[in-house]
Amino acid sequence: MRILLAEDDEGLRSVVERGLRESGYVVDAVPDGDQAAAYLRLYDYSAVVLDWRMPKRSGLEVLIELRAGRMPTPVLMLTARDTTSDRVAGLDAGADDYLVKPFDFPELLARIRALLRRPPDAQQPRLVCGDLVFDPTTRTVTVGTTTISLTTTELSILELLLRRAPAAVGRRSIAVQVWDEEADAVGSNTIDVHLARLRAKLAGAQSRIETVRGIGYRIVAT
Amino acid sequence: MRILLAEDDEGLRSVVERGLRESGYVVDAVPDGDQAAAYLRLYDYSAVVLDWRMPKRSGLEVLIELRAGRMPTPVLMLTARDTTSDRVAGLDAGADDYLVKPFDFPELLARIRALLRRPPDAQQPRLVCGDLVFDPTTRTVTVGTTTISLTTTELSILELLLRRAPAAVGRRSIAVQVWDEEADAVGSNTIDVHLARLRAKLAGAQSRIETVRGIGYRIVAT
DNA sequence: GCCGTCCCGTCATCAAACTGTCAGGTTGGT
DNA sequence: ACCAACCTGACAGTTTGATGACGGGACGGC
Repeated sequence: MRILLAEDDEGLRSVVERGLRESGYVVDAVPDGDQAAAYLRLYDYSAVVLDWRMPKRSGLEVLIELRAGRMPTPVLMLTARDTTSDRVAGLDAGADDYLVKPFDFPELLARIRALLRRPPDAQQPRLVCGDLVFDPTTRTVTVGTTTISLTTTELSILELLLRRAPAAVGRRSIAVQVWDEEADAVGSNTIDVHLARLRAKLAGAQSRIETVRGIGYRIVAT
Repeated sequence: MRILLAEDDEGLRSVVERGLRESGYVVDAVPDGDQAAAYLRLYDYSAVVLDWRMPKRSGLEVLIELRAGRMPTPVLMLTARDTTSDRVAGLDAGADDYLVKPFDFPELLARIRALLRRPPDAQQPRLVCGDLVFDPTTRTVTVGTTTISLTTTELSILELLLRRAPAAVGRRSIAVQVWDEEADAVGSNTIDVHLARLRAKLAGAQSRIETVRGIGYRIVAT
């Protein structure tokens, strides 16, 4: 169990570092964001504790870079102020938990244990199928490096397919999810048309929307 | 992405409902626990936001009932007071997250997005015979690594054979399973033909459909 | 307010898949 | 050898899905 601790306040850092060591973890402690990023590129950590405010690079920047590299490593953010906008930004960037200073060390320890307990795939925030990536936080779809622009309806259908994958999704389910109340009034082939448009836009991707005759659709990697 | 919102305070409910809608979710908003339970039985939600205190049935009761039905739908509880005994009860009952009132709407949004990021951990049993595997959730049949595409009728028959295996299944049973009401009107050799087609598609598998002369069919591993 | 653009739902048409029936061959029991 | 049960390839009707085109409505820029 190797843990990276990034915290600029030297006093706090040494206290936490010693505490974690005594709890049996291997700890790398760094004082700023640049070093944190450097260590993250170098080693594979079981968990990361990131201070929000740090010299050179903020914890948030480090976190975003980490997630951009598709690393699912659990991240615990430390924040000085407890404003909701901070929390939101942190959670959206892919933080798994946050702790407001000042905190009791036992609580930090408990939260780290909680993060390490979580199943590994519970931390993957993106929906992936082949080289097709859907990021729920930004609601964008990328194939490889290129971003694809989808309409609201298309996005809604694609998201449903991805969440249910690899199961087939019934036309009825699609209607209910996308058109809500008016699900019954959906024209006979409206869904077909949207699926055709989606397929056209996803033409270059290494994933395909299969038709399950009489049932609905399913998305699969190719 | 369809979300159920159960909250008795009308002001809060409408605010949250509108906010969620603007974020692109399809929202069903209900004012009490009974209606929440009713909607949960009716629709398949991506996430549920449950107020703790509600008329007729508390959020906790709704949650317990939901989990009793083995539904893995992520649940976010709203609680008025932040007492640890409340938290424990809620989390024990299977809530995935909780939020203490009063809260800022952006934070609620962020937490819902976090919940939706989690992969559903539902795991249904699969039917196996030899190297032939039928997965009911995806409606797919695989032999070894290759996937076989079956029509609805074929799948229906195969499923019946697998469920009854290693017993033989009468023609009458097959007729009832596949054609239900019109079971009597099934032509004399319609079933034969479908079995022939099934056998053809299952040719490479290490399982075989045997004929029990005068009775029906049985599937066995070879 | 006017215009262009984008998006959506419907229609008509086309293509493909699925199903039931039949005819003729095969098998197995007696 | 005979008969009933069963197998299988072919075929045509029907259902289901795919796709290009069209018109209306929403939205934003001017």
